[in-house]
Order: sequence, then structure tokens, then C-alpha cells
Amino acid sequence: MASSGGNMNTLMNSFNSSQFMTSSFSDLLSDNNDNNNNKNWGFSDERIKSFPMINSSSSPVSPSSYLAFPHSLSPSMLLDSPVLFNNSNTFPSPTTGSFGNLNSKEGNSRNSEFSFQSRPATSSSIFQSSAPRNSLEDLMTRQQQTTEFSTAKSGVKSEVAPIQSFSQEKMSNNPAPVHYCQPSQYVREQKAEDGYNWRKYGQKQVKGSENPRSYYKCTFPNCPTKKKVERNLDGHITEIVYKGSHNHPKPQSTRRSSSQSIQNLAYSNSDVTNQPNALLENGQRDSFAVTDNSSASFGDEDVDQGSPISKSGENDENEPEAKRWKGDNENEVISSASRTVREPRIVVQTTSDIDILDDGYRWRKYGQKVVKGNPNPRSYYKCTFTGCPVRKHVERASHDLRAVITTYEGKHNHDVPAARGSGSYAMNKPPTGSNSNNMPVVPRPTVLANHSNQGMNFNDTFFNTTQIQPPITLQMLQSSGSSSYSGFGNSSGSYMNQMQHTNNSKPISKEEPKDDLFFSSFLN
DNA sequence: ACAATTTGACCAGTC
DNA sequence: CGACTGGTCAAATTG
Repeated sequence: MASSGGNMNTLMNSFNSSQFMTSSFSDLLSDNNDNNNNKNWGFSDERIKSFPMINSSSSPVSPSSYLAFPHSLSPSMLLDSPVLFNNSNTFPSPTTGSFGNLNSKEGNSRNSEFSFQSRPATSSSIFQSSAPRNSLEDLMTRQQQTTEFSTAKSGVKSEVAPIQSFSQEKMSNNPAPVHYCQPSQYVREQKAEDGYNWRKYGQKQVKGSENPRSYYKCTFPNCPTKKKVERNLDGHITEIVYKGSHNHPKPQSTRRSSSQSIQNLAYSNSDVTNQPNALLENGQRDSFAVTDNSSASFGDEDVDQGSPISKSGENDENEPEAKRWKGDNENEVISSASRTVREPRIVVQTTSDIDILDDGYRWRKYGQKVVKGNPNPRSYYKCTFTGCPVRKHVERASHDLRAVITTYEGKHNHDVPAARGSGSYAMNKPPTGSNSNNMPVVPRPTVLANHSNQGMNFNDTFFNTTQIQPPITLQMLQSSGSSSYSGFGNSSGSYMNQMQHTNNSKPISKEEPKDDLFFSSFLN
């Protein structure tokens, strides 16, 4: 995966292809084997692939690898497809956060992996289907049931729904309780693994919950994947949130069955979009987002850890902030009250060699702090548009005072404010000289030129999904060329996510007094 | 002796 | 600017 430019464009082309837009889910599935490069996001008949953002490089995610289902593709279509939540009596290991399938051994691990299989119902399983085909209602019912049961059982409110919901209304209609898990089963499940090796690096008691939260990192060298596991007082996992994508195949030696039945599985970062049933944290739960694993050859791999169910079906209004993992921040798009999810962060350096433009939005400064490693203060800004979750912080690089590092978090849910002067951004403008007002600008990949910040289109579905990726570093920018940003395509999906707010042609800002002053102070 | 886990301290971000 | 919180580090502890 040498470079992202071509790859990115290629994928984007497929991304926007009419075929995809008009294909049924089944069609999409059928394409999976035919064109892995661009459609590896499909599901097999028996299981859902996890679509980990695997690249030959360590790049966690390719922005172009994300695919979202258009609205024309309804959730029910997906649910009617031969994929369902796997029947599972398992429970994730409280120790590893992984999942085991009590009913399966190595031999059938493929099926025991968390999947959307259509299987006969059993009274004890959570995600099992009670009908040959799952309907949206069925799914929602089970989700509701699961949530309620877990709450009743542990006494600890599960603040994120176990499975993504496709419609908020559905969440409140199914009070029927369901047995969650047999104690004996749970013991066994604790032995289960999800196929990856994890190292616990921290544990903490978070505010607002009695449940201790454990932090795990994937032990694979350079793998950025992390997960946090929250357990109730009984030791049962109440929530797992994955962050990042594995950049390696599942270790063979530890490969285990890992049917996943859990109260909550939340994916932050790109993993949210890895899951066909991922709940978009921004509330766009009626949209599916799956990821194209263009470079990975995971054909033999079972569901990646990143494939579990969704994220919290929580409602922004209902979920205590304390339960959210920082980095899930896309929720803020919907609920300005939420605090967290700040992850997709893009670090964009603007130096004397890079054009510095206004990003077109209005910002309110809400904080400033000197962070370790850089004597220069870092300013914190929020987009002033009501309800817009986007934030950014800006700091002057410690190694080069001419360099300004801007980190964007979140996605604008609105257009660029009007009356921003004239002119529009020049994409990939050569790094010559500065613009008229010396305002920082977020460079925009050309491939996103069609992306609208407003509509719930393909890209928006994805972009509103939580995506957590390492920031674009100064080195990345420099090595890839400041004008082309070719490195973004390969290195960070979040880049696109974050850059989306610059996709609209925006006039150069002339009216951001605060920013003007702020940035000018850096640039003068 | 080694690896894994625990846990208090530190840090970044937010209010 | 200080308090608060979640996430991470890393020394200490445990197996």
C-alpha cells in the first residue's frame, strides 16, 4: 500500500459507483468475493467480516475504505439478508474482554465468531433470532430485552444499548425481559478469547458507574487497537468499546471461537464503520456503514474483534456522559451535551511552506493550556454553530515557530457560515506563499470534493460515525507532500472525516476576529 | 526470572 | 486559572 493517492481515488470511485448505490445488500454481499479490493466490506453468508482496516503498512485505516449504505438500502434489507446475530450463549471474558462461544470449539469457530447468522432461537441467547429471518423489529426487541435484563441483573444501568438501533422509536417498545446468561456459562466464557492478544494497561473507576473500567491494548507490535472493558459488580462485562483497527491478521495461535454476546459493544473510531450493524453514534442509526478492507486479506479470518455489535444504542439524551469513551465524539453532532468522542483528530500542520487559509467556520475559544512537550500554548476552540460538535485546537509547533498545528475533532453538521467573504478554497494548492489572510486551513483531499456536509449521503453516514485514528503527524504531512496530502488516504480515515468540513467550497474567512488574532499572532 | 496484572501518579482535555 | 475527569504510564506486585 504504497501510496494512498491512487488507492484513495480508486476506492472513492467505487465508493460512488452507481452500482453500489443501487445494489441491494445481497448484491453487495455477492460482490464480496469478486472484488475484494473495493468491496471487501461485504458479508459472507455465514458471517460478517470485520473489515479491519488492514494495510500492509501500519496505517490503521484508509479513509477511502469506508463505505456506507445509502438510504435506499434499508436496515431491514440487511436484516433480511442471510446474516443475523449469531446465536450465542457466550459472554465476553471479563478478563480479556473477548468472547467465547460455549457451544463451539475450534472446529466451528468460524460460525462461532460473532456473526449475523440466521440460526434457530434458543431462549437463553441474546442475539439469537427467534425467527428464520430477523426483522428490524426483532432485532430491536432483542436489543431492548438485553439492555433491560442486564440492567436488572446487575443493578447497573447499561448506558449504551447492546446493539445498534435502527430507529430510536424501536428502543422503547419492547419491555420483555430475557435471560441473559447462565452463571456457569459465564465462568466458561471468561476463558474465551476473541482471537487477539491483549495487554491490560490500566484500570480505573469511572465516575457515575460502579463498574471498573479496564484498558487493554493489542499486543501485536505496532497495532493501535485498544479496547476498554467495563464490568459490573458481578464481573460481567457490561460494555466493551474498541478503539482502532487491527493492522494484522488474527493471531493463529490464539485463534478461538468468539461468538459474541454482550450487553454492549461499542466501537469507537473506524471500527464503528467496520460493522454493518454498527450504530452510528451521531444518532444516525438507520444507516449502515461498513468498511472496505481494500488491502487486507482477511478472507480466512473470522470476525475481527472489531466486528462486534455496535455501539451503544444510547441516546444522547439518556446516556450519562461518564459512560462514553472519549473518542466517540461524533455523538456531539447530535447532542451538544455530550462530552467525549473527540477522537478523530487530524493534525494539520501549516507552515511557511503551506498555505494558511481560514477554514470558514466560526470558533469560540473555550480553553487554553500548555501541554507537555510544547512550551507553546494550545488554544481550544469550539465551532460556534449551535449543536455543532466540532472542536479544534491550535498550537504553534515547538520545533518551528512558523509552524502551526491545528487539530480538528468532529464533524460540522452545518454549512459554512455565510458571508465569509469571497472566493473558495483551492484544493491542493501548491505550497507557494500565503493567502490573503494567513488563516489556517484544513487541506481537503480532492476525492472528497463531492462530499456534502449537510446531507445524509453516503459519506455523511460514514463521516458521522465515530472514527478514531491517530492524528496526522507533521512527518506524515511533510513526507507526503504538503500540497497533495497523499498520505492521508492511506494513513487515516479520520482525516477525511475531519476534513469533511472543508469539503464544501468555502469562502475564505474574513470575519473571525478571535481566530484572526490568534493565528495572526502565530504567523506574524 | 519472567510475564502479566495492579495501581497510584501523571497528563490532556474540558468546564 | 483551578478543579475535575478519563486515559495512559510505569513502578510495584503477583503468579
